[in-house]
Amino acid sequence: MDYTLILKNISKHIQLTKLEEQFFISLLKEKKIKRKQFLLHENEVCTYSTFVTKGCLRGYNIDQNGFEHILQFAPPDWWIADMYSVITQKPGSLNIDAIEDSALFMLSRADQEKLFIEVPKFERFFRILTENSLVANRQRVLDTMSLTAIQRFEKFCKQYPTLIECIPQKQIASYIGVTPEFLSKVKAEYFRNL
Amino acid sequence: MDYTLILKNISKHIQLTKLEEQFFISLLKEKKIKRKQFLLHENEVCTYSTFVTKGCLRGYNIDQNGFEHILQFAPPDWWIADMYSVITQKPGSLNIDAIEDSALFMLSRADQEKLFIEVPKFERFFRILTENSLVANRQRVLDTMSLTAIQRFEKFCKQYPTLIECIPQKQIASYIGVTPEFLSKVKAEYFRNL
DNA sequence: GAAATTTCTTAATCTACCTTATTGCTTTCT
DNA sequence: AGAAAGCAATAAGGTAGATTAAGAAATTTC
Repeated sequence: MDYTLILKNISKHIQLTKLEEQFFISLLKEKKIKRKQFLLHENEVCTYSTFVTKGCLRGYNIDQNGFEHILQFAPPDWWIADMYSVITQKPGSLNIDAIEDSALFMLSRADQEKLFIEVPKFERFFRILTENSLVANRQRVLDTMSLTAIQRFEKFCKQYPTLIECIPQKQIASYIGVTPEFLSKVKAEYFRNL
Repeated sequence: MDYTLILKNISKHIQLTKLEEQFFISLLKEKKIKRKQFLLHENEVCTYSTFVTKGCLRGYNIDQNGFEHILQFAPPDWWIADMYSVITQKPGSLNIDAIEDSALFMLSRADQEKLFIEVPKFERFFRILTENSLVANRQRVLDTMSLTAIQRFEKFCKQYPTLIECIPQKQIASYIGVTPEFLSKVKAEYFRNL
């Protein structure tokens, strides 16, 4: 098992002793899932925080008209969970599935609480992770209010250059909040005017 | 000075000893500001987290066309800050001003770090605060993607019944992401069809 | 308490984006 | 390899919401 990526991810914000590393690793469950397989269905309670080491996941909601809205992509080195459900331990509305065959580490809520008690530094780690996530989400709220579809598309391409190569364009459309038809149209206009 | 509200706010998530309470209180700076006064201008570094005890603040961005987009209202019992700027200690783009004459407690980033070291429980407190804020923000992203203007308006009224009485309708429009003219129109249609 | 400013409403015109449908292309399944 | 499914592009017609403008109501200011 290769723990280098996840340990590097953690060392971005806190420094662990060898012993603490060992303890942390002992709490992780490894999992591999195939493309299109689900990690979490809506109406389930989300009991795990998941770290991606290979492949790519997506988290999305389905609205009352049956349309998907992607809230998050999780390529390698990213964490994903239904935060609402994790916090409240109530059934959530997020679906998480795999865009590609993926390799994951999973940390249960119970083990995470254990971790907070044994190694309080992790309290800090997840606080910082959540803060960064909040900042990104606020910016996304702002972008949907102040940018046009094509501007959001450009921004997405700059922000996630590795993603545009592995995910279908209709899912980018779903993330930036437009129909695939419209994205295709404005993209064509955009490149015509270059 | 009345610390009951802020102490009650904190006791929602962590339990403090009398001594810890005293230490926390010693770090707070009290501030009163008048309606329309600014607490933070864009391009400034935000060095304080602010807790509102009276009145109401608002946090908003101004886009390239000069339009305001309100990201957050902060009535009594709420915290507000430019999280991006606080984390990075770089100039942010958020403006914070007072909708009404307001009373505040301010906690500097430096004192907050001190607090984390002296009373690690606060690490947990602010993690939980940030988690809740993240959940709310994700829901907002989803709402702007899947609900119509009138549905977002209805939801806002249900969610913040105390706010609708003290803030002008055009600011609600700015928060839910439509022009005041359009909100006025759909509201009229809505009540006509009841 | 009158003047000035801000806010709300209504209405006409305009546009960004949606819906539905068709076609060709690529990927996946058996 | 062939069938089936998924994906991208294009186009015509439709709708939610923006823009502009102007008058009425409410609030603030002096």
